[in-house]
Amino acid sequence: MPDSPIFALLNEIGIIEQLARNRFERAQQDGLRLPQFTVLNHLVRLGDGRGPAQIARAFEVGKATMTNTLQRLEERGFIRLDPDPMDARGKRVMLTPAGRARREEAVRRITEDLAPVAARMGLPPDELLPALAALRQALDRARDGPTEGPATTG
Amino acid sequence: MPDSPIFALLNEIGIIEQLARNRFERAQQDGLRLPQFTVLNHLVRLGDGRGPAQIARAFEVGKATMTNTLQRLEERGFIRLDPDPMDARGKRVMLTPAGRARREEAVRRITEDLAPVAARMGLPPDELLPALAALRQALDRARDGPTEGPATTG
DNA sequence: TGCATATCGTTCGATATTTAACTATGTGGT
DNA sequence: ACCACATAGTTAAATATCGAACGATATGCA
Repeated sequence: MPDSPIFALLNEIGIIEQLARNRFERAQQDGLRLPQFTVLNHLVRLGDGRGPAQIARAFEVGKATMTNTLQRLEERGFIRLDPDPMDARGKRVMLTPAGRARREEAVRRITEDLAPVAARMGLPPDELLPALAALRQALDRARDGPTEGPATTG
Repeated sequence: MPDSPIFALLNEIGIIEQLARNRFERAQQDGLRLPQFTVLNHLVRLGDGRGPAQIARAFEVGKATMTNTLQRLEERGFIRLDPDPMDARGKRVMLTPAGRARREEAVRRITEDLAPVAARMGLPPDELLPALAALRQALDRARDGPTEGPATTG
């Protein structure tokens, strides 16, 4: 296919990402999108109270992207955006009980949906994960730009 | 509670896809987007003359998405959309010399850009690729619902 | 021949993303 | 205190994606 192994690898990853994204969004019932879920997941796992900019950096997306996603989550009642008492230009992203519950529901649904996929796959993902983490870190370190607190989604 | 391995795996893949996409698009100079390139790459590797619907199926995207991408490529002069003489409702996607040249240029740029990444990565991608292909096929077969069925392929 | 159905490609509206420009506020150097 | 710069968040335009609906054409079946 492509002209180098790393190229082929990223090609495959791109296809898988697309299939997995479609699967996730079809497994939900109310139009909860993957970006919305990943933010919800982040808040549950690492705690709320952070600002949009900090969350944006954690996901390596722009502030504008996070503004958009947070607006969707707020419309759905899954988060609140409180003013930051320490910084008049900042906000604090607070998870609501509904948001926490929706995250649990989403995890339940996608895990159930992925069970047959995991069964069909010959290899245990445990062996793949470290290798992919190495690739991610290689991409991360080789990127030009501010190197501030890269984090996984959860 | 820890995430399921398949969940964690797809999580990692999502992050890598985003980093790789950003890298590709920053490595280009004229705003050539990843979807535009992948179609160009497809046409070079498998030949032109196919219809938009067939290409859309190959990439597992909707027809509307392909209409959009092909319009961008046509505006840039990288493809032509000829009427299909065999089917009055169809079109044939034809690669132009400029499109072929642009694909070669893109491959050159991204390969160059990825060289240090491949060097930083400890593992040879050759070992990862079959495992990822297996995952992709598992997702692919389970696409139309979690139907139980033996994977009769090799 | 005729009609139901399937496919082809397009348009439309919603969500997501990026870069750029903008406002408001905080920080630091002089 | 003041001013230059940095940071927080928003807005706007461009591209990508999806699902749904649409008109046009093909195909299957009676």
